[in-house]
Amino acid sequence: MSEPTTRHPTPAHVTLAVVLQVRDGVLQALLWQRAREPFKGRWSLPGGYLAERDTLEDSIRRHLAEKVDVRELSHLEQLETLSDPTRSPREWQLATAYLGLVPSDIDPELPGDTDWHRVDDLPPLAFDHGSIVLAGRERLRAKLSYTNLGFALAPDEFTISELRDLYAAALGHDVSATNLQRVLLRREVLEPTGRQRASGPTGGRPGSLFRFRTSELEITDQFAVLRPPGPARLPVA
Amino acid sequence: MSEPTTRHPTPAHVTLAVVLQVRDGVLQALLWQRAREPFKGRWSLPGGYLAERDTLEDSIRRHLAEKVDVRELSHLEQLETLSDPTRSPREWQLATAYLGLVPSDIDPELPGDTDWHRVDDLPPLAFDHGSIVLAGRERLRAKLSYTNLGFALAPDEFTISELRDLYAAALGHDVSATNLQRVLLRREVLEPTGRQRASGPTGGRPGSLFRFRTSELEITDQFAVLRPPGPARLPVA
DNA sequence: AAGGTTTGCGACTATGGGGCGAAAACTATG
DNA sequence: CATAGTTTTCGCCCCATAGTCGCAAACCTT
Repeated sequence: MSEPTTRHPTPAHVTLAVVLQVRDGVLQALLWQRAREPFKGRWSLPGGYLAERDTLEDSIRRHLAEKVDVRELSHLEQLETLSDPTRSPREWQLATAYLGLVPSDIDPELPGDTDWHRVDDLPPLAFDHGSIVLAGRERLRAKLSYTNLGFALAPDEFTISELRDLYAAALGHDVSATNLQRVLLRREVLEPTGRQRASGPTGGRPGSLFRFRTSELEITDQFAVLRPPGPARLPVA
Repeated sequence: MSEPTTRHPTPAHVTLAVVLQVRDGVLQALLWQRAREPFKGRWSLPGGYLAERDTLEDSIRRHLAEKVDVRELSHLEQLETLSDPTRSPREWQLATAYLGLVPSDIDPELPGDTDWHRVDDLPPLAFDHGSIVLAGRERLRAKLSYTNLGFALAPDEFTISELRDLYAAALGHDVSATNLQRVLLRREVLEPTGRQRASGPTGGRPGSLFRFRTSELEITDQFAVLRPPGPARLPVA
């Protein structure tokens, strides 16, 4: 395992990102239209070749920077590494896929070959990118349930109704605002800001504003089902 | 993204596996003692370079076959790909780590340089292998809670007490046999075989034997916390 | 038959989540 | 200024899941 690289054939390595955002109340992915063969003209995930001295995360950040302002990414995590030898028709190429998230209040400037597409209604994608997008969506859905990952989809401040719409778009089904508030408050994921949103155009009671306590990913430990013996997590306080 | 490999420098790529088994009531990992520099003499994870036309999973299976009978692996899944440019002192090397599991009733033949080590009491490991082992253990612990992954730690048939000991060893804390049985039966993960184990050397009531319904990984959907509207999963029947 | 040991299981409790409807807080309109 | 319409908030009740406890059952040995 200590031999120099030259003794072993090495595959090309690219990084790809599934960048998701709730736009117009719908979960959308950032795609880019290929200018060259193979798959010329097809939509595909942003990314590119790994450069020397870059970690995979450096690499995907660098490539994404050509499409969007990377500082607007609220979350980035590795999804999986794909290695089917036939996944690229031209070369032996591995791909490490990342999941990136953008808060819903951001509208990044995009180059002409890049645009958002509804995840529920994707065009045919290049390579195996279609399945990668779905893997990213599944990861998002799962983590919304048992982590505080919602922070990565939401603006700094929001009402419960607004947050409900974000969750509903990402999860793909209706979400009860009552439940959402109770669950996230009990888990101490959300906290009230004390302020209120001015009421909307159709009137109605103005909603209180909340924020996520932290923008670091935290796992709700309640999900360790076969718990260690002892008292529960959050005493009645 | 369509250029031939030669236009881009490519890193060496190795696959590694954290192979875990409950042995002597304790979670242990399969390690191998390096014969050469770097890290000569240190314990490290089994694995090796990726060969052409191999997927990553092919690769790790092939390398593991040199250490154990791969047919005895009850589960194998990708963990993560490590890319710190300094993770290997000699070359630019990426590593894709896998988690492998072996049922507790198996005692594979091992080559002389290979042995089991308690995960709670590991020697210093080569490269970043120490953190990889811990990542593997964390993945196992999480999935034991919300999937049927226990099948990969257990023999074909077992009593609840035996299964409890396996869970306790993997989870690192006591587990209630009553709870374990109720939870896994309700989830329809376990089923009774109808048979019984002869009672042990110290006497006592003989335990009924159970088996896992399937050896395919299944996720308990109960863990989608913000559920879609509608009735619960398993009606009283 | 008696005592020791382990498993099986029912009863009770605690906790977290879902559903529903009434009350509250606003706007717009007359 | 009252009334109607809209949206948010919140309390209440129910249910599903799981953690705890203790006794009964089933087996052994002596």
